[in-house]
Amino acid sequence: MSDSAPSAANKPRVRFAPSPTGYLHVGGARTFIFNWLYARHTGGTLVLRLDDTDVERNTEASVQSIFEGLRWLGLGWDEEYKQSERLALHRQAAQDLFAKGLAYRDFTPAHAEADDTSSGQSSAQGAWLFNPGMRELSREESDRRAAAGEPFALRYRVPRGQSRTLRFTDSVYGEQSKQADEVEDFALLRSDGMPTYHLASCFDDADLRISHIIRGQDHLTNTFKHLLIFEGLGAPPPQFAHLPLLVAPDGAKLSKRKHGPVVSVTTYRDAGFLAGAFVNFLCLLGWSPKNDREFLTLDELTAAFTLEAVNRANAVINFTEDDPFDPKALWLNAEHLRALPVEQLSACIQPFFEQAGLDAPPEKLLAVTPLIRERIKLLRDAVSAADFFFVKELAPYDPKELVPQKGDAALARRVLEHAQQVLATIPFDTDSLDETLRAAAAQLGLKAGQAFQPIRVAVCGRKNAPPLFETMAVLGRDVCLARIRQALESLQSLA
RNA sequence: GGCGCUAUCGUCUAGGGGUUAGGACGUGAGAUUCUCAAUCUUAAAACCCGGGUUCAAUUCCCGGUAGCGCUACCA
Repeated sequence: MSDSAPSAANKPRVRFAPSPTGYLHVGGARTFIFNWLYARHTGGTLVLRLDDTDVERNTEASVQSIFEGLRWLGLGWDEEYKQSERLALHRQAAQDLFAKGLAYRDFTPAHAEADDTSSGQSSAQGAWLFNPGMRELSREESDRRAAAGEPFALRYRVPRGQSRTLRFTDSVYGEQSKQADEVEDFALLRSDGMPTYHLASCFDDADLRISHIIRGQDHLTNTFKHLLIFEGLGAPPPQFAHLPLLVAPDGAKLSKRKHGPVVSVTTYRDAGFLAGAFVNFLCLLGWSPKNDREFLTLDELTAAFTLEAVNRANAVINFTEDDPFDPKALWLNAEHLRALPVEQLSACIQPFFEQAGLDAPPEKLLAVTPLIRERIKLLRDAVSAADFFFVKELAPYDPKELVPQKGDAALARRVLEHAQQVLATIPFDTDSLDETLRAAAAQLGLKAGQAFQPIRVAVCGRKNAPPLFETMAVLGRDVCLARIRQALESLQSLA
């Protein structure tokens, strides 16, 4: 077997392992995307694993929300697992560690002395390392107390007093090391017998033959504990790659509680982000193709992505109370919107009209789409940009809008009356409208801009709208004339 | 407190011992235009501080500071 032959055995296996304690947020989404990109770039496998060992905080709603967010991204994954279904495996692993003497029972009651620094062994005067007496408990006494039904947590017996240094090379952060003496005796099993994240995660990573762990930098220092677990399990540790964190403008780590729905993936979806644009935006946070390109398709991202190009500093998502979306995300979305074929864009917009309660027939929406595609940043913007195409009655507007800057109501009236006349007979296509209305303006001795404003407002119900002739062509003669008639009526009130 | 990580325009970033420190978003100005957009041009805007190494440091090293993370029977 030559080593150039691609075999499944040496292809990377990566995993995304969210815990269902809340909705999928942007940080989690980026971790998922980077894992996906790495898997696709290398021809590897992406595992989705629900790390649901915290029974207290898990909710079914979170599970649904995570899948909802992931499905929207549209990237997919190759294998799927649930830690809660692997409980027996985790307990056995804990038992094995205990049997090997690598773990011990800690009978200290849970939450006993969280803030009492005088109890518990400390390094120098630093952090808590383990509860006194428990590490040294004899096997006999430990067994006796356990048999008597006394609750206990199972802790890893971190090697101490050996001046041992724990080391690993992170694909992003480089050489990492820490003294084993500084690592606390972390829990493997809770007193209710449930495995902790550390144990379940490491066991599953080993068992599922994960080759690369790509996750948030908040786990960087946990990795030393994980190294110990892999060692105890007799499994070679995978390659680690930690990602810089996504933070709020105030520098704080994004939190569902503090920042609310602005960090939820579904918020982006509901506002009308294209999944591809969202992915593109997230990739640019903490990673760069290093060639000044920012607009990238999924294929381009896949081709360009490497862990070496991930940077180390946290990235701020620039949202505010007024605007939940980073301006760059908005810009990128607008770019992706414009890159879409009209048919596709039109189809993407459709649901937003339905949601707004507007009847937008697909053929008509298809005709409208090119008129608004350069005027919207979010899909939902299409509704406010184009609603007047689909309403029967224009929303009431201030008749003063009909009057151009350098003009009066009389001028507006003249323009509209003249338009009414000429529009009655000409063919209603863009070119004819263009020709006719420009001629009309000239005839009235007006500049185009001056002459078109009353018509635009009459027809669209607002000053800012898509190009006039195209708009009128889509609306059709009857609607245009009816709206001009109404405008003339409302002009009365100004006299 | 202890341990760890990080530090380039407002934000995302490129770069790297000698550069006019580059790009993008956003912001200002102008052009174009039937309005608004889009587009084009253009302007303002950054190497955290202090030491060291060096002919030369924003870049390398050390220290400081700041921010973040971990320090749970959360993940």
